[in-house]
Amino acid sequence: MLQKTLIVLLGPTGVGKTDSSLAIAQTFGTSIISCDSRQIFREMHIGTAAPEEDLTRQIPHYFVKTKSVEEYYSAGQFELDALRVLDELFVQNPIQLMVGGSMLYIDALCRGLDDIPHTTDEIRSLVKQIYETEGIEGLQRRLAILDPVHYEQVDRYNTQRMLHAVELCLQTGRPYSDLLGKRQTLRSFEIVKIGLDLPREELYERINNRVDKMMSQGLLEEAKRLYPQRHLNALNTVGYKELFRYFDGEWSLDFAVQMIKQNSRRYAKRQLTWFRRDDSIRWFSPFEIPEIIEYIKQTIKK
RNA sequence: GGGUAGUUACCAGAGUGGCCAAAUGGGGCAGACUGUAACUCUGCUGGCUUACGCCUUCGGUGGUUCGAAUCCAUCACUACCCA
Repeated sequence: MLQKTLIVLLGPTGVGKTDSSLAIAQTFGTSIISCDSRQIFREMHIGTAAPEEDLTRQIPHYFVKTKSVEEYYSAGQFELDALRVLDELFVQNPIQLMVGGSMLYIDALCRGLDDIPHTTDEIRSLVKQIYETEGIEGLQRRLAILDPVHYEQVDRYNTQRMLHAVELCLQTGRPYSDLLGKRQTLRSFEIVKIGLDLPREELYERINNRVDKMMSQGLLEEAKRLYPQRHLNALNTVGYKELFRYFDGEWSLDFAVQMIKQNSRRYAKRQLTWFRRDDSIRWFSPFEIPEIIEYIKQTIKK
């Protein structure tokens, strides 16, 4: 009997994860658990390079286009949802496959996140108001009192992290840092991480080309449809936010497309930085599918 | 053929005798990141060095000067204008 094992296929955007996933899924007879914070939204197909229907018909995909951009979703939610799905899937097949590049989502599933409560809209808008009236200093002052421990560690000029920390202190009435570091990392399955990467230049070229392809597939129209919802977090996404500025008349279309390419490249870089510190990842070129499959076979524990 | 403006680091572009390895922006590189993370933030970016520091740069060459990216001469190239 094989040990339950989750294969995690990860890598920067545009490296070819989706293309590679088919062969691996077929070899091991698995479905695909997508680990992509944006492909999960059904209104965003072209811009997120979501798997095409001919692929999803062949292989069942989870967490692809299951939510609306209007819905709230998060890494924490993904951890719970994906663990539940995995539990079911492992009954049929001890080998399962997760594919995606959302770093925090991958870590959420593989390592677990601490149990942190939801912040209410009231708290959120309250803290936001502090920020708007008092600036980042206002948040810094609050956090220094509410959670001196966290205050020492956070990047105090990172607005998002400061907002979140203050929100949680107010929400729970406890220091945010009290909630952290409690995660239990035990998983009932083994994890085999496969990283796909290419020489930087090649990767960037693929990203550039893919953006052109998206445009020819109708990204502009897709973005136009979503323009009224631009304020939603789901739409704070490369490929859309740049086109919104074109619609606003701030940028030319050409420039917006250039910026999509650039921001995609930067995103890829950030992904690689994140992945690089994970020693458990075994790296391959996307052209080494047979080698990857061989490696997985050897690594899976009997 | 004549005139004018220009040639600065990967790119754009400031600097017009010492405080200049050279502002600023872009690009790039590196890093951080426990929940709206395709987000958000930070550092570096001539070479060598952990650092002090040392070395080589501002179109080429030759000068002036204690000292030049900055002044002079000359050559080359670029742009525009006149012929």
